[in-house]
Amino acid sequence: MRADAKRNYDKIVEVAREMFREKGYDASLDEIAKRAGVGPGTLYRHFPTRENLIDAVLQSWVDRVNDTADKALAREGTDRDVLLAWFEEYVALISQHRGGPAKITSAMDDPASPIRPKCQVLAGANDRVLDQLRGRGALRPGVESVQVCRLVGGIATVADQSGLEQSAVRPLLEVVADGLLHP
Amino acid sequence: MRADAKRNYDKIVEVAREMFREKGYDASLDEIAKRAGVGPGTLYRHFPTRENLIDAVLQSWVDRVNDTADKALAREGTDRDVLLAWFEEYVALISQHRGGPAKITSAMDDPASPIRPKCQVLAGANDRVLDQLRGRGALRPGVESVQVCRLVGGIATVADQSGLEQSAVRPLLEVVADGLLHP
DNA sequence: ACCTGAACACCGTTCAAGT
DNA sequence: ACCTGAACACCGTTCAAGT
Repeated sequence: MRADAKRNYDKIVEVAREMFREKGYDASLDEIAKRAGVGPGTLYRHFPTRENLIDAVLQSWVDRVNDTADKALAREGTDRDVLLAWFEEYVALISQHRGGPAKITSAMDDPASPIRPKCQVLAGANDRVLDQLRGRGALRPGVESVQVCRLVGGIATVADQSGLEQSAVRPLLEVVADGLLHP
Repeated sequence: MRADAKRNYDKIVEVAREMFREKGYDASLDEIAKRAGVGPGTLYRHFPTRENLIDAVLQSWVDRVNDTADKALAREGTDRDVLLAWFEEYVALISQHRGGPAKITSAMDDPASPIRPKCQVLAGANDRVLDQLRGRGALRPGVESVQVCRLVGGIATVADQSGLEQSAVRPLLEVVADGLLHP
């Protein structure tokens, strides 16, 4: 990659990260190009779709996902506490930007989505946490990891779109946790 | 209302219902006006926002909501069966059009949404079903109706956005039901 | 090889001109 | 009183012309 191309690429990603934080994942690509000081054509060759740009912005995110799961695996407490703490972190991870919960949750199932590999990292992290609980006999039989991603992702999506406080999200996560753990 | 105004109004609603069925709730308003044979200005005076148009399309929907709840209240079976059957009908009611689950679920909490009154009818219907189960001592303490709307609405939203089959939705509803019913 | 920016198609919205 | 349709602002996307 030529030096000026790399400079443009990096600047676009930097500006996109800011804009997504301010306006959510549906921020105007035109304005991102403008603020990055490049023509719209430059943005489009580097990132043919919006999802390609999101993918670049999520570069360091996968590390944070794995770190968070590691901490969850080392946590002390009842099975319910461990599961709920992980759920809250799961919600936080995908709710970083407005529109994130919906985008990330639906990309998990979409083979055509450029961000799917990164979403699968989150699904894998969720898998590891559930497996530990399964090993302790804490989970009901038949609980699949992908279902948990959809349940918690659904709650995060509603919270995101309704602007719910974290205190309103917690009881929803508790219902799901109680439905997953052995009675 | 003048005769030609009423004729235009009705035609727009009729075409909108078709378009929403085909393309979902984010169908082009421009094309709706075009197919209805009116200028864009005419559509905008009758329906200043997209939600006003959706509200008109949902006119007969509230009756169907109440009928569905009545049937759920009269159903035989275990508490779990009754609750799950209602959940499946709840999902079907809000998933009629693409984008419906997200729109209806978030409008419940939004005092500024024109469709809020109609969404409240659904919330009220859900209330009645839950109250019956509460009367039988089936529900855990502290379960609020609005939380159930958010949980089931969240599942429907994910299913809508990921194009999930009904057979993939069922186990998610079961987790929520198990989390709500007495262990 | 890469960038620019004009040009295009589409969308929602407004409003002056008509009947 | 109501309708029309041109006009505008904004968006994503393409591509011929430049360096």
